[in-house]
Amino acid sequence: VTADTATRPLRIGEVAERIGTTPRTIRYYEEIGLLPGGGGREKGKHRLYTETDVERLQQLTRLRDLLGVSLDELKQIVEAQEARDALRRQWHETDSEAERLRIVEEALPHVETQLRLVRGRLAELEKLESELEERRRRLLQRRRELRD
Amino acid sequence: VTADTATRPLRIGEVAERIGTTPRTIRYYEEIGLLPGGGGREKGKHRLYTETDVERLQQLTRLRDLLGVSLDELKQIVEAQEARDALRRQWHETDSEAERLRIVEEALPHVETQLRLVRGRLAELEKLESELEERRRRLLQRRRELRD
DNA sequence: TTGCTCCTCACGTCACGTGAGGTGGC
DNA sequence: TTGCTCCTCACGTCACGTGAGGTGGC
Repeated sequence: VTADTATRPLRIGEVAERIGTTPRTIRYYEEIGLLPGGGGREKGKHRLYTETDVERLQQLTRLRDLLGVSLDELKQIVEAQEARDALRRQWHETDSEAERLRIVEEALPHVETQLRLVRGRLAELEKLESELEERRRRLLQRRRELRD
Repeated sequence: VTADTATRPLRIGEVAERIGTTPRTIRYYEEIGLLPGGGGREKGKHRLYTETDVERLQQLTRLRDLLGVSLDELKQIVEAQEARDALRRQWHETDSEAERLRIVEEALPHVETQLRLVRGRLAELEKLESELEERRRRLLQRRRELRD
């Protein structure tokens, strides 16, 4: 029982604007199979999206931008994510604690891989930022010296 | 009096490997005018690079990767950088304090623009990272609950 | 009914990758 | 002299951008 059934379906332009992309990009992702797309859509008719669709696409574009992965890699990440979701469902369906531990341990590597990617990027950024800070600090110092 | 005259000139493959790129990329940057390139090189002969060349190219590729700018924007950044270098030289050549203050104030906006770009990226990354941390925290929490 | 947004081709573009065929320097 | 790296075209590729010409729904 999500809010999707209650909210108005969105058109591709609205979706694109909300997540900061273009209709062409969304169509392209559908083209290469990154988005499910034309489930029960007649050819030539408008694509319609739910709030859940928007959130999922939002996640995709953020990963693409922040990690700089290719759409092929992104597809693999999506598949890993779906694998984790499947594990989560399994977790809820079992009562065995041994089984649950196995499931959690199977899910952890996926998360850790993502974390490793992000941390690498962050470290590079912090290095650059500190260098720029140093430059600014020196400039402000010079400015102060001029005032005296 | 840099170390360049003392060190052995590098070939394009060595340069590419050291900064983690490819010869093709370096040639392409020369092609579009991002790198000076064929100063006094005869057509068909090998390109040669100094340590200073390597450092400058390193800075370019880092900016490209970390800020995700286009090569056209990168060219503009390079030009801004060169403008700042010129201002620095002017700063050293004058004795007037008023003049020096003007020069410093002219240089600051360039630095601040670069900082703004970097900060934006950093904020996005931190948001993503905290979300991933939260996910990991929840998984570890679950694991602890299983142990009890 | 009028506009606006959507649709499907299909070619263009940016930043290189990838051979093809040939030459340079330790 | 033998290899390895380099050279210059020149076409290929990835992730879309950009019209062209036409249709859908408030």
